[in-house]
Amino acid sequence: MERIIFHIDVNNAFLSWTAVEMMKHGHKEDIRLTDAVIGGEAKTRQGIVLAKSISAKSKGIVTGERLYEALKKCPNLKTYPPNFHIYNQMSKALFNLLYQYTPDLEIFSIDECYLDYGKVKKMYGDELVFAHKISQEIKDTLGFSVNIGIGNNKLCAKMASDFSKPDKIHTLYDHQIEEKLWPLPISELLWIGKKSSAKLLSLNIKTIGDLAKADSHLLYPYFKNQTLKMIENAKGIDRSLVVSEGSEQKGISNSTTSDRDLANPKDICQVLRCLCDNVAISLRSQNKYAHVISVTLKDQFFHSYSHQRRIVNATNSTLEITKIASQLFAEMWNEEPIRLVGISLNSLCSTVNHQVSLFESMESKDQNSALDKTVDHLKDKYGSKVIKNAILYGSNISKK
DNA sequence: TCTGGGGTCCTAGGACCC
DNA sequence: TCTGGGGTCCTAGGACCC
Repeated sequence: MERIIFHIDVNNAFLSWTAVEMMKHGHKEDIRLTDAVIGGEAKTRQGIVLAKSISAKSKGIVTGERLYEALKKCPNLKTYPPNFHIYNQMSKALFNLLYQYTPDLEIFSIDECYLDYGKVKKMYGDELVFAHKISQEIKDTLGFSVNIGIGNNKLCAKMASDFSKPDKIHTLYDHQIEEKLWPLPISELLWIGKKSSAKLLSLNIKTIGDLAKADSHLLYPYFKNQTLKMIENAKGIDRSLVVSEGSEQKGISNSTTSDRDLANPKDICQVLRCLCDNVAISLRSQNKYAHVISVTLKDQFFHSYSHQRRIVNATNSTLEITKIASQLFAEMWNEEPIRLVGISLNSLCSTVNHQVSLFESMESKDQNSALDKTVDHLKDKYGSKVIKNAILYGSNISKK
């Protein structure tokens, strides 16, 4: 069977979705057609650009840049805050539409997926015809446009969907790699970021074609075990499969950047507790337990450092996670002001084999677990504001 | 002027075991 | 007296993606 993979990517996802939602509620103007970005707070000029309209892009505004910089480039720029609740709904609607045609869908992120067309080609016919059909259907029923890339593997499909935007369908079949892929600058290749492209440029490798033809022995000292994979990617080779079962999540994290320096340990611990509460709820909602708990801080210069601890008995208890996180924080914090606090849970598992230690009582563990369940249930039913840890009472730090 | 948030994977170095 | 070699696990940090 011929391998034909689609990569489907929503154009300016956050901006398009916000536009669709606004117009659904009677807003006359389509913000996709104006100078607009999603991100931050317009009033305080804080935050960064998460998504931009095409017209904003043409004025030099890039994703990730600070809002005040974007406003300097384009004083009339309109900014809208993100709404992840809406984005999740739009995302689900898109994937459900695609699931009607095939279960062989790999969800890559909130606005992207791979589709294994080879498996259903007999049923639906020529892939280009089909791509145009679903692209139109998405536009008609959901109100936003997508780019579709078609290739003989996932890498080529993804590279193709990026060729030109918006609302385009591109192919990058194996026989088109030399012509369409190789002339592109090296930084455009998937998995080649800032650091790697700088290294490659210093080795006089400027295009993807240069990398495809490079000597692996020459590159090995710089890229170690990544070398062969990198060169294969440049040749358009990718053997990875479309994984349709929602593959198991490896970790859960929650972090927050404050708009000012935090130096008071009470403030920081308050944030930490809130983050622990969030990740623990998310962990329990997936019926998982975590073996590793880690805390990340960023100082006022945005330098980050972290501390982690592996525990013998995996846990999903808010109290225990909070206790360990607080210990980690106390161990690592040098009393310098910080700007970001983050917590992540890793080494997840679905069952626990609890070994009772000499110093803990099983009874108090059961009580905690019952408390967590009650809190989860109430928050689920009435929203997250209904119950707060007593420590958080009266604070506005709660994020979710 | 003031910097997002959620992920995955890899590497280096240290501790420890046989 | 003089310093192995392999393996595993853990921690910290970094690169990359969206």
